[in-house]
Amino acid sequence: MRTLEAKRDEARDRLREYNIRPSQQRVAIMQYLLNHYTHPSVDEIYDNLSPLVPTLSKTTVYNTLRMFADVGAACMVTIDDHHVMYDGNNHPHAHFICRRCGCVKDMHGDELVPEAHPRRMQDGCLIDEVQIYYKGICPECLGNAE
Amino acid sequence: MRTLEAKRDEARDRLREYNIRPSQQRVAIMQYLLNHYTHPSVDEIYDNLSPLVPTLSKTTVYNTLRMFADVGAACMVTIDDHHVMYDGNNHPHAHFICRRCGCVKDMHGDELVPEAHPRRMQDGCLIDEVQIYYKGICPECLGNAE
DNA sequence: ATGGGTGCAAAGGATTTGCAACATT
DNA sequence: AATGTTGCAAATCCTTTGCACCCAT
Repeated sequence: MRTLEAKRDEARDRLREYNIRPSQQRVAIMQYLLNHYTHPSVDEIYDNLSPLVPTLSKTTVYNTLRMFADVGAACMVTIDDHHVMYDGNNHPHAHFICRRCGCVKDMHGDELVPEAHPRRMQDGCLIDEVQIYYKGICPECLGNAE
Repeated sequence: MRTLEAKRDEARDRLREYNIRPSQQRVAIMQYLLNHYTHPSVDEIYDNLSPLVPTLSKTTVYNTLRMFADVGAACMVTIDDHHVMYDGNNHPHAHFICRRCGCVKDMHGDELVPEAHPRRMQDGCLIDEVQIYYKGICPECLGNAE
């Protein structure tokens, strides 16, 4: 997508909000996350950004995304055990993965998210992030059923 | 733990329930899961079972656990992006991981589990498994806070 | 004998680390 | 200069695969 610029200010704001210095690479990566709420993997981000940020290395993408997730600027999604994905959508929401085709989708419907307000105590734990994963068969694969 | 025998019948029953042939290795692995609701990793299971089932290979542990998860006889837990864990507890419940020490705990409280009854439709998807992950700081690490 | 199950070794991938070069203040 | 960032290459580590052997039916 060429509309990388669309969210530049938003990306800078997000970084600022989490006290992350807005280097060229970090802004580009955050922009990508904000432009693509599609749970991209490191490879996908690297492949798409590499032409636009020629010096970008995959190491930086790895390290930057991990750092984003550590500080809460993005979410690490581990619903697919084969590769980690990242989500720039900070608001609690559920993810679905299809056992057949492996696609990952956002799920809607408020009852999906308990009272999923991060930042609360539960069983003595201080919770700051909630992830809800559903597994099953997606509509497309259901259609192609035997 | 030497009480591996404790759950042998339960393990056999669980395998039978999912139409899995009860080979020696499979029963041992399922027994381990039922005796240890501690989200063990492949390594942990292999290390503990290896002395008791001398011929056991790590490959078999990997393949068997994946198969268990595929058919629903056990749950694959991917809350820790570094290694997959398995849970013999089939009932929907939430997991918590501490960002500081990495420990993983079960969370209790029914409001945590939405109406987490697998086997239902949602957004056109057929859902057969629910995983809820919380991230934050565990009580122990809160105690040792700076 | 036949089909499934196992285990070894090798392959494959994903992610992290060490370290020197670079940028920014 | 000093500090924080980046990128390359190498190292790790986890997991899967290929294939021959074994077991039970």
